[in-house]
Amino acid sequence: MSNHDALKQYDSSLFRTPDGYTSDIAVFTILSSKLGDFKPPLMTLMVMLIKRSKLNAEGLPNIEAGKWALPGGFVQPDESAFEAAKRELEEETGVSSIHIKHYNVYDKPGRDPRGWIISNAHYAIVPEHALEKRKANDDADDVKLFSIDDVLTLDLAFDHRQIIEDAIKVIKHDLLHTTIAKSFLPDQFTYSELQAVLKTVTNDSGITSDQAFARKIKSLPFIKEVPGQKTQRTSKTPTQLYQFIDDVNIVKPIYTARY
Amino acid sequence: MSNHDALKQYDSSLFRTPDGYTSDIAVFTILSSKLGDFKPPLMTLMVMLIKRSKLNAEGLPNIEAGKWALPGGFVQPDESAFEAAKRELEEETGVSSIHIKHYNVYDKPGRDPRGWIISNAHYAIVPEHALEKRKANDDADDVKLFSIDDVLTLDLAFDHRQIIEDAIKVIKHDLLHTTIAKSFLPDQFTYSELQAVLKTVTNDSGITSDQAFARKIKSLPFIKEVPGQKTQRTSKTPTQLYQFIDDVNIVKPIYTARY
DNA sequence: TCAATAGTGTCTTTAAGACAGTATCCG
DNA sequence: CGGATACTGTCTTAAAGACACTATTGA
Repeated sequence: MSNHDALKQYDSSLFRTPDGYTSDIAVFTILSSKLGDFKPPLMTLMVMLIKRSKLNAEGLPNIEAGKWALPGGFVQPDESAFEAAKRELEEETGVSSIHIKHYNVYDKPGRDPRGWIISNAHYAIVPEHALEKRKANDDADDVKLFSIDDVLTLDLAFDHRQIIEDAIKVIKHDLLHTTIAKSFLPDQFTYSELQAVLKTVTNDSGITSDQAFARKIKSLPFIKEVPGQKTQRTSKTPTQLYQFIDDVNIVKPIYTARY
Repeated sequence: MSNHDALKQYDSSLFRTPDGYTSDIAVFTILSSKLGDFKPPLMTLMVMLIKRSKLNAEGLPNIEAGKWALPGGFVQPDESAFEAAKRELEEETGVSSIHIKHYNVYDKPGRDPRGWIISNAHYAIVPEHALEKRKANDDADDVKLFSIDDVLTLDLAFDHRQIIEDAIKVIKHDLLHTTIAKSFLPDQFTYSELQAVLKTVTNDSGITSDQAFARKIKSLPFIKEVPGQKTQRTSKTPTQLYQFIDDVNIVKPIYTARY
């Protein structure tokens, strides 16, 4: 019997099927408080949430109205959750080609009072300026940035507290163990700008010590000096600019690392 | 308007919903070819696949019949995909309390000819002896172990080639960057046994060199010597046994590691 | 000249890497 | 006592960590 015949026999009504498949996105940005001319920035890692509106797009009462939640929405049958995340983020911020990554799935029975709804969770990194145009839409009364400390004190919709906690854990890890820090920085950056990004998630003395980090950055295999390029945006002293090298991402096995 | 009223208004038929939600599991084990008494083992990393049967449990023609596929099945509405993976693995192998981890979701439109079916993929590690009792069931004609090299030469069902490739990439990474190697080993093990596990996925000289690795294991913060415990199962010389220390899992940031 | 940022000089300590050598035991 | 596995001794080299010091510039 052919595959085609088998297909004709298949009847999905034999199974109970999910009531929905959503793509949620934890959108991270770093707010860079300019402390003045010739100063390195003070950086704070922020996550963007929406406030769910009283009525939905159809004018019907909305579920979990008034609570803060991750942006996201139902995945369409002709797209993947990743594509849905990309689409929604572009609608929201106007930015495409940014870092988006799946990090977990949330499917615990009862997690959504509307039924059996599976959430595919992503995190995204967008530059600060892209969020200036952020806007409330049909589903949201408000859109706001919260620091990763403040966000967990809010009244959050569904199981979004768990989803956000996990996102924060993942981005903290990825910032220190991959080169995604580059998504928060201009193409060319000073050692103190990279350091400011990393200091949003770590107190490691090898990173927080200026001398140590200024030395270390020269020997990192995935970062190179841009010869002759200097800037004065962080200090009066003209300062060397660096760049991430693409496709170099060495992580030492824990069995050969130094401790 | 209350949350309860909002819920009454909600009608999931407004959306097209998925036709199914499955949990698939890449089951890994290490075949340990005993080369003889007083020898360290030769280890090979294997993945378990099933051969899809001609007819399904209801006696109807099965989809993708005759092809090799990952074990798995439809998630029930009262369980999470992780629980489904656990349940199916216990049905199949009789083993509970083993390492299972979600690593990706597969939801590309058209990936399953039966409709819009979302696969939540996990990998699992089971000890070799647990797979002795492996058996074909209603859905499977055969169950077999393949080396991670051989497996990609097979005719695989659905998009399982991609899912298996990803699983192999993830387990290779996790073996070197987390302490999951412990799932392949007895509680107490010699340096050469741990080395044999790691050699299934790396050629790093710090791991393949006997002297280097025998020295290094003493200074790893997540492994401790078991004082006075020796074995002769790998050599005539009584050999020191080691243990993983729980809850120690240091990974150095790439910005402070040595290169 | 001061204050602030960006470095460099240099010493100590630690560990990686290479290579040779020793230890233990069974058959 | 031969062969195989499990180590240890020792030298060289590289880099981390700490601390003091210099360099550059605008106000």
